[in-house]
Amino acid sequence: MVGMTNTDRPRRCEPTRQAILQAARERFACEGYDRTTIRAIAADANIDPSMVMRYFGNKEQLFAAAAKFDLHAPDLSETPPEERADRLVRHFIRLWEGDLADSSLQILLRCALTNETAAERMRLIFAEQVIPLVTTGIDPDEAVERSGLVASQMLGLALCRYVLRLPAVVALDSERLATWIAPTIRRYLTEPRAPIPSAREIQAGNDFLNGKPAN
Amino acid sequence: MVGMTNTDRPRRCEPTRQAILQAARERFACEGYDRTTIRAIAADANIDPSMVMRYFGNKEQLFAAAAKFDLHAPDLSETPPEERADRLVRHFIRLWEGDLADSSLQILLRCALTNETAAERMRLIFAEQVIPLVTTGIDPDEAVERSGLVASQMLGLALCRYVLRLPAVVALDSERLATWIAPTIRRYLTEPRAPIPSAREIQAGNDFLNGKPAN
DNA sequence: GTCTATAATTCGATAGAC
DNA sequence: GTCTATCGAATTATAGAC
Repeated sequence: MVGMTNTDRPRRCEPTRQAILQAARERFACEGYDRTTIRAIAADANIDPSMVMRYFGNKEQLFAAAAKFDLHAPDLSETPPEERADRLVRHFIRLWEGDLADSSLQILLRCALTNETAAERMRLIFAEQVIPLVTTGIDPDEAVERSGLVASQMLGLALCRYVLRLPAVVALDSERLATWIAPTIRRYLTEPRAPIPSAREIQAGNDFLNGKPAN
Repeated sequence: MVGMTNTDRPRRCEPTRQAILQAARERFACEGYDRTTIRAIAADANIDPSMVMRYFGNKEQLFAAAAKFDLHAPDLSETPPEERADRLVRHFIRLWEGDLADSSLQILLRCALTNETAAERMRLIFAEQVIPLVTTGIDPDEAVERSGLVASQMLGLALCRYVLRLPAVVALDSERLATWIAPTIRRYLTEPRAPIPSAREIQAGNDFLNGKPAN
């Protein structure tokens, strides 16, 4: 065809590429990085293992491609402050088990503990997506501290419910879960910060940590 | 010697055994199960890899021996109810970074995501040590639900601070951390449970999860 | 583009000398 | 009790035929 060159086509091999990616995501999500083999991915995608190498170079690059993640952070600037925590919690649950759910978060969380690429990406997501999201309407100087607290509760929930699958945490229905968690997040977002502890209080805390009885 | 038989001695090989165990603990704690090799453990312990096999049979049994864990759960029955959450949080922080700290918790948390033995042990610890601990002074019917919530915050904190090492969570000193987290735990322990959601509320929750706008 | 064959490592586990 | 030597299996990655 006139004007139809090879460089025009939008990658005819795209379906194969997507099949590999989807198989890789499922494997990485439920088996972690190390136990996932290129052979198994290829078998799932019904292709030859060498094709995976051809498309993605090596296992690490395949993982990097499979672990893309978007929080789909909602814009909270129009949300009344007293509702922000609730929206945040429900948005997060929706990311895991609602219509926005895919295996991306599962991949990151399960692999971040044994793969440095995943851990680094987790920190990047925290810095680029979580902190800006939480910052809406609060003092930027406090945003990092508050974001960290929010992350500790949110990721802990994800860990217990979706990865470790602790029966006690799995048993709660999502509505009840949101009702429990939202006030925690609200406090982390809005509660005035405690004053910087005095030297004496810090000492008392260290003493406790080291098993010394209080006076 | 008279009366001195072979069966009397308390295992002369105990030092070697302990050296292997300590090396294994460090490796499992910071590299996870799969990436830890028996060869590396043996090198750390300055012995031959085959000795590891001789002492512990195989890698899985070595892991089981290295992942023993005791929460050292305090007795809260004498503690006034309003102080229990605070004691719980401080005890937990002490387990990670105080005088009670060792690598046991780090091993469990890092390996539980990719090794079924570790995951199962985590659930066992939750059932045998966390739930009884939290049950002190609260309705046993509610203990499981409340324990799950407590675990979600405690393990989330551990995940972000000690394993993922999110800078925002690492930056907080332990006293300040306890001040932030304790009220959350107190609420999970004592706040009256929400009523069972009505069918309409559950429907509204599901709609939200699936992206339908509220009316 | 796809597949076969295989190189190059690495690891868990075993056998046996000392 | 300790070490040498090695097996057998699995893995990533590459080279090259079709």
